[in-house]
Amino acid sequence: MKTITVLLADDHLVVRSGLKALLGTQPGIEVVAEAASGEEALALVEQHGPAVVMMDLAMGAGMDGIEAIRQLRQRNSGQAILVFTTYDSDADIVRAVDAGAMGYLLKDASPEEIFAAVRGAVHGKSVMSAPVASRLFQQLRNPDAILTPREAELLSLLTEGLSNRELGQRLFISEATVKTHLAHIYAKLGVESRSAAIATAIRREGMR
Amino acid sequence: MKTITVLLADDHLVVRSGLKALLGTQPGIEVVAEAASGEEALALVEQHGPAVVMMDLAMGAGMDGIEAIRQLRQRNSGQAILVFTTYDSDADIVRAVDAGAMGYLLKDASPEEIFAAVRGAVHGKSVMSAPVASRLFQQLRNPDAILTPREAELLSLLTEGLSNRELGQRLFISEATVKTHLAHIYAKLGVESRSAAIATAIRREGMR
DNA sequence: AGCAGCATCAGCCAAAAGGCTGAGGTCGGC
DNA sequence: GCCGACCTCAGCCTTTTGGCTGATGCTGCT
Repeated sequence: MKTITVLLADDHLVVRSGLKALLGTQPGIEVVAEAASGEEALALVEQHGPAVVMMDLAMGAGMDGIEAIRQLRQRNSGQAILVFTTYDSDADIVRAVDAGAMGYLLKDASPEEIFAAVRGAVHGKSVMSAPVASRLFQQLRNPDAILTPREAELLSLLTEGLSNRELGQRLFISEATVKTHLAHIYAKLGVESRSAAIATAIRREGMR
Repeated sequence: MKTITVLLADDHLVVRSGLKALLGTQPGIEVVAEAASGEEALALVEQHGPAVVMMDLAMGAGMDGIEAIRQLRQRNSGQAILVFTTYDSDADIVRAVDAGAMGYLLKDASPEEIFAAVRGAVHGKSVMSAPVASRLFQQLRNPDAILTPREAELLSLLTEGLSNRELGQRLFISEATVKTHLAHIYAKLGVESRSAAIATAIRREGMR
């Protein structure tokens, strides 16, 4: 069996260190590089061409994990990308899968889950933590409430306290379009105001 | 020099694993136990009597880190307690120090910071990450930014997504008064909109 | 008594947000 | 080729928020 090469991307040193220690106990899996930011991850993937990339979504300043995933996919160099993050936000899950993630693990996953995910990923199998899977399942049952990728992106920025104008500038769309998306988001979340949307997004979606 | 015994309390396996790997490289420091919850931490401290406890604040269900720190202090078995967490929430810092924490490290701290904190802790030195220290400093310099009880109450309700009218009804005051309080809150938080206030309240003050 | 901080309210105006209708463009599936 | 989902935008109107100024009453401290 060929050794599976892995690249870790996480801004927390302890997390990289822990993941490396865990994966190091497994024969057939080898961590070949570590990145502390999205930019670094892109560069190191280029350099090492790992089979699997484990990526955090929130990585301090600069490029976030979603964007890094998207860019990796565009270059199409064949890595399987696993999201490895703390929160199981609906919106993040949608966006990550949309961007091209193969799996979605939470940081409190057991070693077995992690190993299985890495091994599965190289064979094209997508693995996700139980809470993540149950969220997706929940969503499939009432499809009307599923946010589109764009809406999820907006909601995510919304929880940072941006105004419509700022949202538009950030996403390169007009304020009118922002308002349209917001109206859809409110309807799907079952709220009638921006504030309530932020509140439920954070509580129900685990965003922050 | 005596070996420093350390107990790790964090609900994320990768974090414990990473911390253990990092500390393991240091002569004179030994991780003697790991706990995944506050309750477990209390039991294991009893059993192992470590010199230093490194404690996460958010530990899933059950007892949180603050409460665990408080109980450890009450038993007064002489451990130095270091907080090791992801967020530098003002409220958390104050509460942790109040509960009896010796230091406050963020998870993106460098290995050197971590080692120094552990070594310093046993000698009664309190070490905190730079962002944490600067936050405390900020607060001390700027007492004007402390919310009054009424303002804090409003802010708390604000994070539930209520409108001005609803806030007024809930607190039995007029909408005009609500607006006055909000204006003061915005000024103190350094924001210009309700959304941004909610966002910073949740992120910075740890409300949810 | 006087003063400072807090909580309460009013009125006025400008800016932002929200509700509504309609509409053009792309893309993938049937 | 048609249809549906999605993303994009415009205009119009109402409601909500926010900025400002000023005012009253209470309380605790000096």
